[in-house]
Amino acid sequence: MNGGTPVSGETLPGAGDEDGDAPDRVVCHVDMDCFYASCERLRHPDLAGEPVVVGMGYEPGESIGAVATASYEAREFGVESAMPISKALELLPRRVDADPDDPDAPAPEETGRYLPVDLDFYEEVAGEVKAVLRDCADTRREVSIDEAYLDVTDRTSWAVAGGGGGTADGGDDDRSDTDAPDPPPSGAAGPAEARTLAEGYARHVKDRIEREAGVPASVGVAPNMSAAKVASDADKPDGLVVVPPGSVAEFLAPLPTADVHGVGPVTEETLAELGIETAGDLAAADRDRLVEELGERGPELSRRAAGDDDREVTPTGLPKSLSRESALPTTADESTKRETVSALAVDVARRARDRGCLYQTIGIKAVEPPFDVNTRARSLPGPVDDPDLVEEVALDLLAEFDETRVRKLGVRVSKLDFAETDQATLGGFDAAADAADGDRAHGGNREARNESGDGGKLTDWVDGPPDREGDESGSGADRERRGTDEGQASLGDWS
DNA sequence: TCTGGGGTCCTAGGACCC
DNA sequence: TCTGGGGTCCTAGGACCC
Repeated sequence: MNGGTPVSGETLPGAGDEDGDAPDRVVCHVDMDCFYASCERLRHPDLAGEPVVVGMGYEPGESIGAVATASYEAREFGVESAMPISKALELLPRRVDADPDDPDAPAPEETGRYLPVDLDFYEEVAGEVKAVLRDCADTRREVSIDEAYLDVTDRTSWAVAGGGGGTADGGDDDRSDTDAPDPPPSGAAGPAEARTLAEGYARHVKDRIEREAGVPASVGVAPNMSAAKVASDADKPDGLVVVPPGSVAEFLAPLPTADVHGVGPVTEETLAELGIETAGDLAAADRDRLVEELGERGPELSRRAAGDDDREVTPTGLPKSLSRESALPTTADESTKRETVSALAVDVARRARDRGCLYQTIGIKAVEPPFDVNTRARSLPGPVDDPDLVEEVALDLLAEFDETRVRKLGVRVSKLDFAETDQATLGGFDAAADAADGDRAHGGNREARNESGDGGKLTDWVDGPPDREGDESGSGADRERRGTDEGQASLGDWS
C-alpha cells in the first residue's frame, strides 16, 4: 500500500480471531487457462504457440460478435475476452485474410487464428477435468465450465513438508498474533522456502489435470475461497500460488481493488473516489462509509479484501433461471422482433424441458441502443412446462416495445421447479392441473388456451398442494438459515 | 471498446397482509 | 381514524462474473 497506515493496524488484539476456533481450511481454486483456446489446441495441435481467438462474428459479412477467449499469444496483441470481434481483427488480423500476394498484407506472424465456439466439445474436455477434480476432492463447487473451488482440508494440511524451520519467512514479522507455525507467504514468491503439504497437493491436482485432460490450469491455494480465487489469478497462465494462513492479508493488501472478486468497473470507480485504490485500503476503510456508498456489499467486500471469508465450499446448485438471447442489427421492425422472440422462446422452453424443469415466471429483455436494458416479466399462478405459453407470454410482453429500436432481444424463464418434475407424471396431479388450469390468470389478453390438448403431453399443472407442511417447514428453515448467519445467504452464492 | 451470451445476487418500490 | 410497524411477494434495474 502506498503511504497510509500499515495493514497490521487493523489487526488489533482485542478484536480476537474469529476463526481462532475453526481449524484452517485448505481451499483450492482451479481456473483453466484460456480454456476454449486450450481445448482447440487439444484437437488442433498446430495451434500450439499461435495467437488463437475463439469467438463469433469474424466471418466476412458478419459484424456482431465478441471474443470468447483469447490465447495468451493473442493477448500480446491486445486482444481481450469480451472485446468486439471487429476490434480484435484490427489488432490481430485473421490469418486466412492475409493475401500472400499483397505486399501490404501483414506478416503471418502478425496474424491470428480465429475459430468459432464449439461448446459441446469444450463440455467434453471439461468433463475430463471434472473427473480429476472429483478424484481429488470430495467437496467441490463448479462455478463455470472452466472454474471450480475444492475444499481439500481432509486430504492435506498447512503443515510444512519436509520439516524445515517453519517460520523462515520474512513477510509478516509484525504479526505476533499467529500462534500456529507460520508457513511461508507464497509458494510462488518463495520457491526455496519450506513448502506446505497443501502446495504439494495442489501441484498434484494441477499436474493431473494437465496429464489426464490435456489442458493447462492455474491453481490458487488459501485458507478461504476468495483468497484462493485471487491466488489462482495471480500468476496466470500455468500458475500455482499458495497463500498460507497468516499471510492472506499481506498477500492481498497491495493488489488493486479490481482484483477483489466482486469489484467491477463501477465499484472500482466508486472506491477510487473515496481514495481507496488497493485491497489493503479497502480492508482498512471505514465500514460505515462503505455502507453509505455501496450498501451492504461494501463491508462485505472490505472483509474479502482483508482476507476474511468464512463461506463454506458448497456444491453447485440447480440453476435459478434459463435464458436465451440474441443480438441483431438494430431494428424497429415488428415482425423481425416477434420472429426473434418466438425463436428464442421455443429454444428456452426446449432447454427447460430437456432439463426436466418447470418454470413459473416468463420474461423478456429488450436492449435499446446504445445499451439500455429493459426487462419485463410475468409470473404464472404455478409452475408449468408449456412452450406455447412461453412464446405467447413473451410476445405479449414484447408488445410494449413494438415501436422500439432494439439491438438485442432475450427470453428467460425463472422460478424454476425441478423437484416436482417426477411427481408431475404420477397419477393424481392431472386432476389438480386441470382444475388449476381453468383459473390461470395470465393477465389479460389470452383466455382460452387451457385445452391445448392436441399440442402435446404437457406436464402443465399448476401447483397443487403437494405438501403444505413441507412447504412451510421449508421456508421456515430457509428463513432460519438466513437469520442465523447473515453473511452466508448473500455470500454463499457470490462465487 | 459502440459492446456476445448465459448466468448470479442485491436493492428499491409497490401491493398486500396482519 | 391520517396513521405504526412487520412481513412477504413481485417487478425492474443494476452490478458483477465467466
